[in-house]
Amino acid sequence: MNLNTDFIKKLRNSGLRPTKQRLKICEVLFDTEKTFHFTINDLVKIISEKVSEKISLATVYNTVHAFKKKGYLKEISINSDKSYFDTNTSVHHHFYDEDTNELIDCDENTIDSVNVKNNITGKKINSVEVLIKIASDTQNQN
Amino acid sequence: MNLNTDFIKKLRNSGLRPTKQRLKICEVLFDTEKTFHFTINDLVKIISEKVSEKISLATVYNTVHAFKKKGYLKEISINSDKSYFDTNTSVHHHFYDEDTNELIDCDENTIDSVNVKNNITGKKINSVEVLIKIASDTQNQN
DNA sequence: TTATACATTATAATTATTCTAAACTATTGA
DNA sequence: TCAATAGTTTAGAATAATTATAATGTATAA
Repeated sequence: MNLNTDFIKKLRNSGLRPTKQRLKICEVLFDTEKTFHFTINDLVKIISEKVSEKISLATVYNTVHAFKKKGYLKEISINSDKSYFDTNTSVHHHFYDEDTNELIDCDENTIDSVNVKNNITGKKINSVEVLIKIASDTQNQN
Repeated sequence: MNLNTDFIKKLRNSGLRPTKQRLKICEVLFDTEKTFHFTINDLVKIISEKVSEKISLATVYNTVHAFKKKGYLKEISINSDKSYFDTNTSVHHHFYDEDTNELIDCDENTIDSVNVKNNITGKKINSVEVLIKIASDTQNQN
């Protein structure tokens, strides 16, 4: 099966036409064996390195947000000043390294499933995620 | 005991002189029986309502950040576009209502303590917090 | 293949936050 | 008590991230 076909399917599914620029964005986002975390700025930088072509910020924002809306990407907020996206869209937990501002996926056996014993009435639970803030052992935390 | 004395202590502790403006900010932040969540914008609005005096944004930002640094306030990031602060500085979990963008504290018996079974080597855990995203039961989630 | 609806892009607008520098005030110590 | 000083407040400028705009370009359906 062709990766390109998959990219086109993802785009169509997100209500987007498969254009040259969007396919390039897909290449970077989905043509990796590993999932990864990025900010829009990271992504623009990666694109301009991998692909010898400049894609405008607006296009990257639009495409990423369409994918997010459709569930092909996930947004993670940790820092007020940066917005991270995650190509791993499953419900999962994270380590956040306060020294390096790095976001790291927990593997499945880091945390047992979290049991929420009561909920706000009239509401349903969409997700339950844990954030573990870590820092270097030798230096003191802020 | 005088509340004002407590405010002055908090300010001094945070390396700030107790000025008129800062004491007003303290009144709003710490002179409530309940803890609460706010954005800087909320806070400025509350101040201008409660206190018949306008305090500049810069002062509010500076003071809030000094308190955060000292641990009298806690920052919580959920939305990339807003930065929430919490006057409840203990490690605790939250509901986040995706319909209303409201942040709600979990009470202690909502979630059993989360056991982190492995950690990144050379790092120590600073906090483990759970975020439960909820939405109206009748309508579909985005 | 052509009309049309959607895309891309550079740039402008917006928003949250931080910086700046001039006017002001709490504090210290004479 | 009262200046000198060190820290504060403030409006407005600067910055940074994101979103909107509008002119030009391109994929698609008939």
